[in-house]
Amino acid sequence: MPEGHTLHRLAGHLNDAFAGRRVGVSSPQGRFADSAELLDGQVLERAEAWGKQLFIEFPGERFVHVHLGLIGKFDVHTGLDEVPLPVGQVRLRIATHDAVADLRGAIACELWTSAQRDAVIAKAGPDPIRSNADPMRAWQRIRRSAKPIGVLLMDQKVLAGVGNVYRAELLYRHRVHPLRPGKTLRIGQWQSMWLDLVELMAEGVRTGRIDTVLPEHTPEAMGRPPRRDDHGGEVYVYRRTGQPCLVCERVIRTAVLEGRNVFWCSRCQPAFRSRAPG
DNA sequence: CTCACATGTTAAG
DNA sequence: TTAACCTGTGAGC
Repeated sequence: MPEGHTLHRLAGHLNDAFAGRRVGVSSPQGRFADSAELLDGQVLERAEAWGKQLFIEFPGERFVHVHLGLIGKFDVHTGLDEVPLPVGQVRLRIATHDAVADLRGAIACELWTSAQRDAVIAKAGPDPIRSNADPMRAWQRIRRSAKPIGVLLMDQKVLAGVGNVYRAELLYRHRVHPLRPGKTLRIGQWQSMWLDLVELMAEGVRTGRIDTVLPEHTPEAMGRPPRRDDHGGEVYVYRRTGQPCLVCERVIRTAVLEGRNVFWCSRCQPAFRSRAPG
């Protein structure tokens, strides 16, 4: 589930359910028990996402830092007649009389000070979902780097919140090969990629899915059966290895880049060349 | 049933 | 560069 849009959406759900309210905090599974005890019965001030990091603020500048990792889930339920008993390994539970949020499988769930939070935010790149984000901070790193743009886009110090799906889809939409060195990009190209990311990720927050396919390229428009990925959205290349490109019919390719699968169309994204985004 | 794999990150070798 | 971690799902036997 978790690229940046998921975390921002989650922060919104947590705020709707709990912001400004006194909450019960517990750790049925036990790994967060000591911290939960300190927070139990306090007012949850607000939740905020920064890239893939989630912070839940409590009085006294204390922050629950959550990172979902690859498989974490944070399920929020509101409008309940009764709060159900926890099911499975619930690391953190936040609850009122009519709402509950259960955290499972996260890679991180810790009680942090504001200094710890600030330090992580200071190290992070600009987050396309945050209104004051500065794309030139990312550009300063991209323009100097010999690393592939496909690696740079996933580096949270370059950009905060972009994951494997947005990476693959953004590169496709801008006809950029994932192995192309960052320093070979032009600034105008980066600016249009950033604007696109801002729109795509904002839509992801609204809908809870990653949709990147233009209306004229949907399988329906192309006379193919609709096909959705696991995340529930319509995509050009992510996890479409061996299937035809929605635009040019060439088979989608895949490779492992720094331990992560990357996907591209070798006709639409020719190696080390690029054209203006379509 | 077992196994591989996943929208991620960190630590060990 | 590889393994480990946390959990769920889907493919294959």
